Amino acid sequence: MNDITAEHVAGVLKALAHPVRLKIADMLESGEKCVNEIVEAVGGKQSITSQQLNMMKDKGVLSCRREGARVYYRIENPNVIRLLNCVYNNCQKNEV
Amino acid sequence: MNDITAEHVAGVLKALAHPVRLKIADMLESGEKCVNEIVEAVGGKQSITSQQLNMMKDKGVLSCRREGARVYYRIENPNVIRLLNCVYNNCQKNEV
DNA sequence: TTAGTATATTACTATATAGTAATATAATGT
DNA sequence: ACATTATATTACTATATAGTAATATACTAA
Repeated sequence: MNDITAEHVAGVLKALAHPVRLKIADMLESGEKCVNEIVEAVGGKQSITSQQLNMMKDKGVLSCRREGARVYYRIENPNVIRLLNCVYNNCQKNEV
Repeated sequence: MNDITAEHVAGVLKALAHPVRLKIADMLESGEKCVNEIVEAVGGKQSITSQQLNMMKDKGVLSCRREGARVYYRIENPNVIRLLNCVYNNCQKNEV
């Protein structure tokens, strides 16, 4: 694995390597959600969730669109969905 | 995804979410290697590599065995290999 | 037992990340 | 224009992680 790839992939994994961010990615797998829904679902504070969403967007994991007062986030990188599926298929018993 | 699972999976992803650790996991996919080989392959310093190996062992990603003067590390968690394969199959063009 | 090789640990500094609280911005409805 | 809801940003503190340099431990061979 070359350095560029390693840096890049590590960055993406890092964007998912946090319990709340993982939950965010998890819930967005079924489709886009607005910030408010995400905040409630992960049970965190609004500002923290907003920061984490922003971080995930920076890493290319998520993207968003505004619709009126609401901002909807979705998974931008389809490979993230594949990674998550891999997690689901193999890690349900805390095996990963 | 429940909290316990999220914490656990995030911990494992975190163990891989670093360029050098990712390279280590990558090279160990083909089988166990001794520390010296790993240090040379990743081109880092011995002490840093040792610390990273230890961290990955703590997270359950790697395990090791001593054979004489050498210590051989290997991937302990087979799901990590699946995750890496997922990365290979999908992220070769920096798409993840 | 001494020297050399292989690996681990420690103490330290620098940097990054997480979390908190407050405030700012954007849009909507009255 | 104003109040309300939705989201983002900022400044700050606390904690975690990365990296460095030095030293310690474990083993081997002479």
